[in-house]
Amino acid sequence: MSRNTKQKTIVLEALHKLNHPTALEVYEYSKQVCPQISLGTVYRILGNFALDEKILHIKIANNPDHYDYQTHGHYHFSCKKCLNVYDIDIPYMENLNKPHKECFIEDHSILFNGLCADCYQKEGK
Amino acid sequence: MSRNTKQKTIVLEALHKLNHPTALEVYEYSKQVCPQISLGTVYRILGNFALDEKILHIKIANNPDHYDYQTHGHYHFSCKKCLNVYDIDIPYMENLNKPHKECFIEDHSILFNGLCADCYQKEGK
DNA sequence: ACCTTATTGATAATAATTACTAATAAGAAT
DNA sequence: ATTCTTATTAGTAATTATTATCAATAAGGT
Repeated sequence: MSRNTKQKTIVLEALHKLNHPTALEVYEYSKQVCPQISLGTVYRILGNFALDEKILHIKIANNPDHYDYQTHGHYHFSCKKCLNVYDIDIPYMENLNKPHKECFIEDHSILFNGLCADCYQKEGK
Repeated sequence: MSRNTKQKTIVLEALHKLNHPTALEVYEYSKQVCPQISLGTVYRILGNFALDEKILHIKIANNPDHYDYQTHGHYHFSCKKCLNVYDIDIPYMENLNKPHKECFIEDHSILFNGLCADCYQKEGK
């Protein structure tokens, strides 16, 4: 059976404290509390949590993978400048998951692209 | 100015002949016509075409990047078993791109997940 | 045919992630 | 509490996907 370790606890804490962090960001955060933690451990824990659907694994073009402690249906926005990921509050469209032609749809994800407010401002324009 | 090469031609042909291929699939196809072509060349050509928005670069979780010669707004389905990518004919929702709170949305992509008909059948259930 | 330089092939380098393995430590059994 | 079993970890090596480097090649204008 699964065991509770301080590594798992701190990784979960990182996901709550940070905003859709990457594995590396989780690692940096975790090291502050648990200096001996290794990046491989972070990847393994994140991978297992995602398998168990305890967390969400977000994959984005030109951006390392991000993770989210929120697993319920919601969509994301990714800033093409700073590469941060944010929740976007557009209601989940359950109806999009209805069976479709040849495909047996189980789920869908929507990723919005553009500039976040900060980067838009810095961009000058 | 840009030059026409047989490598560019064959890569574009691969995109039309194959169904949302990966860079490696484009490479395998291209080698049959142009045996000396290198994988780096394929990546470079695909990358440049994508930059020029001549083709679409599709990134999917647990799946190498795929490419599409169709660039107009449409959505994709990815089979979690065979990892193939298909167009899905749900109309593009232009209205989702309207400005949203703090984010300056330029575009969005929807990726549907599930099993394709073939894999669903093989799965037995 | 010549010249300029965009493009290529080959290879090395990098980034992100996964696999391996001996050592460690949860937590159940004694 | 101590022992025992084995899930988990740290550290490292390996792998996968992709990008960068650079001398050699070849478009295509002159």
